[in-house]
Amino acid sequence: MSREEPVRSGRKMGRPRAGQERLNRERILEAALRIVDEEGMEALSMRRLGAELGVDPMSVYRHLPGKEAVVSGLVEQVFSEMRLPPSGGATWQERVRAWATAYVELARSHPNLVLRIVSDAAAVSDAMLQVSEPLYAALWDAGLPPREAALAAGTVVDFVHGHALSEESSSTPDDAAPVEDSAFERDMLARLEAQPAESFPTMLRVFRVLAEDATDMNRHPVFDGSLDVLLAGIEAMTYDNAG
Amino acid sequence: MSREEPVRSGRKMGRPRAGQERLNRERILEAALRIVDEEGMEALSMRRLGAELGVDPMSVYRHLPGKEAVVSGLVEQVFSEMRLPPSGGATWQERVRAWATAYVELARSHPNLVLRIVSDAAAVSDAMLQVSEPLYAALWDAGLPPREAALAAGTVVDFVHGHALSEESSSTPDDAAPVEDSAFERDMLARLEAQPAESFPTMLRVFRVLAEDATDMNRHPVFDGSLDVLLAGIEAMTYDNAG
DNA sequence: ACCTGAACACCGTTCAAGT
DNA sequence: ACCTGAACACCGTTCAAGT
Repeated sequence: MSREEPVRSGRKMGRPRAGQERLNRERILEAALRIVDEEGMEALSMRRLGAELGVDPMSVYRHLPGKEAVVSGLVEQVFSEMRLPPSGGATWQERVRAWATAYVELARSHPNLVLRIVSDAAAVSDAMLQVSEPLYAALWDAGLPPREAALAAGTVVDFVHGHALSEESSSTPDDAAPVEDSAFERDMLARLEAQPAESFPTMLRVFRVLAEDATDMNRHPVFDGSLDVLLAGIEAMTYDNAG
Repeated sequence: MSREEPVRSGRKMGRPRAGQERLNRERILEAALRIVDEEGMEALSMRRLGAELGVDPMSVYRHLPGKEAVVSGLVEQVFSEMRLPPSGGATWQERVRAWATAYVELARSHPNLVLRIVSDAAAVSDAMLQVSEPLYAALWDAGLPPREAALAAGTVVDFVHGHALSEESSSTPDDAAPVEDSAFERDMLARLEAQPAESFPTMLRVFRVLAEDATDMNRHPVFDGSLDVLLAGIEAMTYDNAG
């Protein structure tokens, strides 16, 4: 986390003045992330941030030019947390899957930041670029030429963004009992049945089955299932290219 | 647009009091959408909205309970604009493609609202539900069983959301000359070359080729290309199911 | 030179006071 | 009964005034 800052435990290099550490970018982002993770994006204000740090709200401007910079810094920091498992001996499919999974889990671990993560990443932030190489490498090793590799990578990234968004906005706000199996499906069915009869015949058919079927389909398997679809589609591209 | 309201031109049923139409939900949302489309989400405030309508800001609360309701109303209204081409005689693939295209174009026509569209839709707004039946119908006709149809639909929706987001945040803010071909690719290349040498060997290889290649690859074809990937993946599911 | 905090120009929303 | 607008409790940020 810290690089060459005074270490909290070791307190060498003179005791921190007035009994508390000096303000710096890292400490600010740490406090901001704590606020956002625990209380949500709308709780983050420069004034609240100052209070959290025990300093004048304006002091933050010494280290970051404004609120927007604080939030971008947060996104950047969260991206730097993304860790891929070692890819030794894995197939390109396994590597694409591992990448997408690591990315969606990064989003899951900061649900209140998801909206900003997917927006900033879509604007091709440097943070996103830092993290993308293993995805491109896997697709390259699949034998895809440059244009197809970029297309496949974009497809995977777009899907993960959309999926992270859908998980976030359908998640229980951290209180309440863990969501039951097929709660989503039963909610959809209820909504559908509240509509004028037979406006949505297919969806009704689909969700009637899914709401009954109480297999342990929580939301992770649907992410994996979608990745199956994407990987099959990408595989089809490799045949096109070989044949 | 209006259903049984006093028509602006015909001015039957008594002239509007004080020379202007009475306030209603529809007129409020109309004004709000104008503000958002022309000046962006951050320009929308209850006070600004009141000014746009020539009424006291508080009058809006008579018709909508708060700002959040105004924005949801906006999303709802935009969804109701989605129009699919008639699907007569089309294959299921063509119908899925037509659905995804109509959806992304809806997002394109309100770029400043995209973030809210994809968030609200991900929360399964009623508006989204209204619009989804043709997608499910196409996938059902592809021969997919309920679970697979729902999975495929979710994959398509998540991808479209992510893609709409990526188009929005990389779009020119409406001023400036139309973006040149491969501007994105050349921007990526510049970013990559600014990084420490060979940190990103694969991306460098990929974007060196794409930045050179000045074919007319604007951004629409990449959406179509991604849909090819998705459709190929979904097709693979139908074989699994048949075989 | 550095930092602070008062002040500015906004917010969304409540609610008492007016008609 | 209906509507208004003053007021409340916030914002992000500027900048003059202090040390």
